Amino acid sequence: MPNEPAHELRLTIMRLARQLRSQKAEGDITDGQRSVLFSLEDAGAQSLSALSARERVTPPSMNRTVGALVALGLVTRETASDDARRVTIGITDDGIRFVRETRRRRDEWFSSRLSTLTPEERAILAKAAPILKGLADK
Amino acid sequence: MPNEPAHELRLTIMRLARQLRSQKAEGDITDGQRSVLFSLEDAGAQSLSALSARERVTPPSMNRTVGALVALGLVTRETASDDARRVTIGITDDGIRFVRETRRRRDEWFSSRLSTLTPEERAILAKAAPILKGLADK
DNA sequence: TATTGTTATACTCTATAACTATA
DNA sequence: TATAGTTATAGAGTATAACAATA
Repeated sequence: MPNEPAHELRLTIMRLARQLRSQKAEGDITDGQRSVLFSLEDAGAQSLSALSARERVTPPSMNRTVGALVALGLVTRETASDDARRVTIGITDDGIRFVRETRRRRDEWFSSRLSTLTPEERAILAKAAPILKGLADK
Repeated sequence: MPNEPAHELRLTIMRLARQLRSQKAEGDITDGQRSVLFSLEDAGAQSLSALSARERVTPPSMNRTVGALVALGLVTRETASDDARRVTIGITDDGIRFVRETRRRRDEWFSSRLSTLTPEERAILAKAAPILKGLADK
């Protein structure tokens, strides 16, 4: 692939992602809060320090984010059973519902766009998808 | 395209975009500052209010962002010749260099990833690119 | 009197430093 | 003495409200 198409494809990817990101979830939480919630739903309960490392944020900052999510009832904060210094952050049923609803909305929006394509175009995207995934995994 | 692949493709796009965004430019300015700079390079000099509307930010906020860019020598702020209330924000030569360097780095990073693909895979992406662009333009 | 930009002030998010409790 | 988390405090960035200058 020559360089100019690479440039176009890159811009297109950034633009599509921007549009997808702007499809807000209902409860309107911040980006950081949403990221933590997705992380917890995806990787399970974690200690505060593990979570802050994963999200590349300092522990005090993560503490605040977690506090906000606890206040919203989307996350739990409990002292670990084996080490009383440690705290385990988990996602609540409401949190899980929130994550799934957000995913559903984003998928729905994207699917509705895809549905405007011709079968041939969709077939090309179906072939391109795993290649793009490979790029992201590198 | 069935629904599951749509989900995968969406995630892949968001992930690639995140990786592209994290390819920092040199001078390390904020996201908002970079966005304004790209906008000025792209659409030319603009008034403060036009710029704040375009970036969906309030005038006071844009004023602060512009002030920071002026201090960095990347942008100019001058009173308009026809209306003394108005201010025209323009990009400097250094600003243009900054934008182009950032673009160059991002393209380079993305191209280097593409270069790991087989010619067949690149051909598929070349066909997929305009389709994705069409989706983003909708 | 309406419009353009700026200043004053407050709120949110994140960071570093200091502190508490536990190991 | 080291570690996990929290609290205190400060620095960006953005917002609304009030203000100044110009049309």
